[in-house]
Amino acid sequence: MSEEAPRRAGRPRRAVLNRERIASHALELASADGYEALTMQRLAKSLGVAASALYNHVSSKHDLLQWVQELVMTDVDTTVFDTLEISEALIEWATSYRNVFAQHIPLVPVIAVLPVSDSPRTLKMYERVAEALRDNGLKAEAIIPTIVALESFIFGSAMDTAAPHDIFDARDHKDATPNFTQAVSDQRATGLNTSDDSFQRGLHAMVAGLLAAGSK
Amino acid sequence: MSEEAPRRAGRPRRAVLNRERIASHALELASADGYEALTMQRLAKSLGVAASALYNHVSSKHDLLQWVQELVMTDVDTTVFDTLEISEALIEWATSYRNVFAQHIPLVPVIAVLPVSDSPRTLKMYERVAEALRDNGLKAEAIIPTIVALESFIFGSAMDTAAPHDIFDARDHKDATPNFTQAVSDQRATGLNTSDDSFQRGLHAMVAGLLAAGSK
DNA sequence: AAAGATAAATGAACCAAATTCATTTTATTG
DNA sequence: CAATAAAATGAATTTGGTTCATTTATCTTT
Repeated sequence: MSEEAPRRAGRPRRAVLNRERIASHALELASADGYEALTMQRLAKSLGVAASALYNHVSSKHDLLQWVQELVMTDVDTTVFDTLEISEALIEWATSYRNVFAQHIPLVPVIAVLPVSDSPRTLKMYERVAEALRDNGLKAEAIIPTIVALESFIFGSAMDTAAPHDIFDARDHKDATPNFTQAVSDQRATGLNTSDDSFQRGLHAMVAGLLAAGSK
Repeated sequence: MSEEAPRRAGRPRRAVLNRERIASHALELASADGYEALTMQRLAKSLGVAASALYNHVSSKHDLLQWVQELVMTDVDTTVFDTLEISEALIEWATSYRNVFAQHIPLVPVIAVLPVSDSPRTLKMYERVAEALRDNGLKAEAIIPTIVALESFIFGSAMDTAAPHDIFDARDHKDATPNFTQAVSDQRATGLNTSDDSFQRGLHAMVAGLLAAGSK
């Protein structure tokens, strides 16, 4: 309804852009139309502004993606550490974390190398997990490696959800790969989604092992 | 030394390009100068050809990256399954796999969703791992999820090696994150590289747990 | 209260990189 | 031998991120 009175050049009376608005529009765009739709042009259009205006607020697209990841991170459930026993809590937290970023795969390479100081919410999450691990008797030096190992698995598993369902179809090569082919067929027979099945098996294994190995 | 007699337009007497040459030059370029240097232009130049000529052989850059990943995959050591006991073999294989792709991080998102039928060598590797797992009494339906879970961890861990060393420096936020800050300091004190430490802890935990859970 | 600095827009360019297209020459095939 | 396909060139296209000169408004300073 509201017509976009085509703004003329020059600073407007009231600022059109700010970090919150840019970040949330970016997230909305990516969520609705996918990350390939998240271009500076389209984002600018959705904000009713020229693309160059964005650069008064964000220094690069990579920076923008960091803002988006910060928003997305709020969807990860850390309340489980308040109520569940540690291994259950880790499993629920990790599952939530993986499912959230399975919807935001292009952010994974961004987060994976993002300094925590650039992402207060991520930092807060780490603090909660570290606290829970410490409270449950994990050796001090085991806490960070435990978190990093779980996160690596989470990120890898999030990416795995993007694989096509028939990723394991060996086609012509079936003769040369009997064991593999049989294994694929046997997993199929369970009716479980391969990514989900793999994630849950790996997660339970890792959580149990990490807690056992890291305990005082 | 050899001067590039500037080729004139038209099909040359002897073909200049083929898959092998393109792929190996691409790998060489990426290995020597990094993946940001692997552009179609630079690759073409290194092959003594115009960029457009590449498209007579490869349909897209993404396809090219698949060729490169196929080459890189040969560096992953699967001979360990011939000599080592299964859990040791898995650990050595996974470590080799992770270390190889830590040098080729931009390939990780490519492989993670690549159908195995497009990558014979990857398929062959899977066959070897599947065989070893089967021979060691893993339940049929557990074989693929075991491989996928390990691979997800491997890919995530490979990406993690790209993180800056000070990724966990909380800076201003130290007050708000006492447990985390302490944990970072305690891990530092071990003198171990965080990525390596995390990978090895996670790997041992996961291998032990997956083998135990999947055994008949 | 005017001047100068800073902030926040526009629109036109710039740049890099992938990709396509018309054209040329040579090889292969019926 | 003619027709078709293959393999090059070089110019052009496209897409996206980013920069720059300019304009207008606000904020700070004297």
